[in-house]
Amino acid sequence: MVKENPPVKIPRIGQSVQGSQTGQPIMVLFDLIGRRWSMGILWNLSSQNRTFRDLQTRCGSASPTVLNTRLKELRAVGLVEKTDTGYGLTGSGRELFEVLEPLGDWAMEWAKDL
Amino acid sequence: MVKENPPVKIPRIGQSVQGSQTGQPIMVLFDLIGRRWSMGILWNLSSQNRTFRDLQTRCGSASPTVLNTRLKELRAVGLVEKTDTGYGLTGSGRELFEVLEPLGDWAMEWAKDL
DNA sequence: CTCGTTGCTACATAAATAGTAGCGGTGCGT
DNA sequence: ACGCACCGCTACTATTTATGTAGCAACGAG
Repeated sequence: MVKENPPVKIPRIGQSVQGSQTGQPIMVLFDLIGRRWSMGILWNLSSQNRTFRDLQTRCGSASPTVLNTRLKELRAVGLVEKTDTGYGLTGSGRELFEVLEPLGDWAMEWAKDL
Repeated sequence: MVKENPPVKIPRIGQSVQGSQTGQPIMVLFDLIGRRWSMGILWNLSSQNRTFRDLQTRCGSASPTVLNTRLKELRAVGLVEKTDTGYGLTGSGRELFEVLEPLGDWAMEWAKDL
C-alpha cells in the first residue's frame, strides 16, 4: 500500500527570486531542481521505478535524510510519485526529464576535456 | 585588465558519485551545476555579459560569498570567463546553455499548475 | 521464530550559504 | 586635489542544509 502525501513545506521556494523580473518560473525551477541530488533522482528514476535504498546507492550514497527530503519536495510539486514498485516519475516528471535528457550527451562530450 | 585564474579546488567534485556506474559524467555535471545559483548564473549570462553586482541582484540577491565561489568554480571548468565587460559564457558555456534553454519554456508551462 | 531487506526517523557533526560590513580600485564632477 | 559613487571582492558571524551513523517498525522468506 502506498501512503498519501501530507502537506510538505518546501523551504524558501519562490522567495529567493523576489528581485529578479527575468524569467521567474525558470528561477523557481532552478531553485527546486538545483538542490543536491534533485536532478540525480530524476535521472535515476527515468528508466524505471526504484526503491528508496536503490536510489540511495545510485546517488553516490546520499544520506537517507536528504534523499527523503528531496523525494518529499519532488512529490510535493508533482514530479515524482510513490508507487507499488517504489518511486517513479509522474507525467510532468517525465516531461521534465525529456527536456533534461540532452544534458547526458552533452556531459559525455564535455567530460573529455576536464 | 582581466586577472588570470589561479588553481581553484572544487569541493567534492566527482567524489560524490563513486558508487554509481550509470552515466558518471552526468552526475558530475549535476553535482557542479546543481549547486545554488549555478544554473541561474549561466542563465543570466546567456543574453549578455554581466558585472559581478549585476549578477548578484539578478540572482535574487545571492550573497557575494557564494556568487564568487560559483563564479570561480564555473571558471575553473571553463564554462564562464572574465572579460573586459564583466563575466561571460565561454564556448562550452554557451553550448551548455543551449542544451539548458528548453527548460525555460517548460518551466513556463509547469508554473501554471503550481 | 529468525534472518535479511526495506523505508524511513533521530541525532550529532560538518559543510554550504546567508547576511552584513568594509577594503582598495576606478572614474567623474568640482 | 577632493569627495562621491560605483565596482569586484574578502572577512566574519549566524543560519540553513547536508553528511554519517545508528536504529526502529514492517514485511517476506524460510
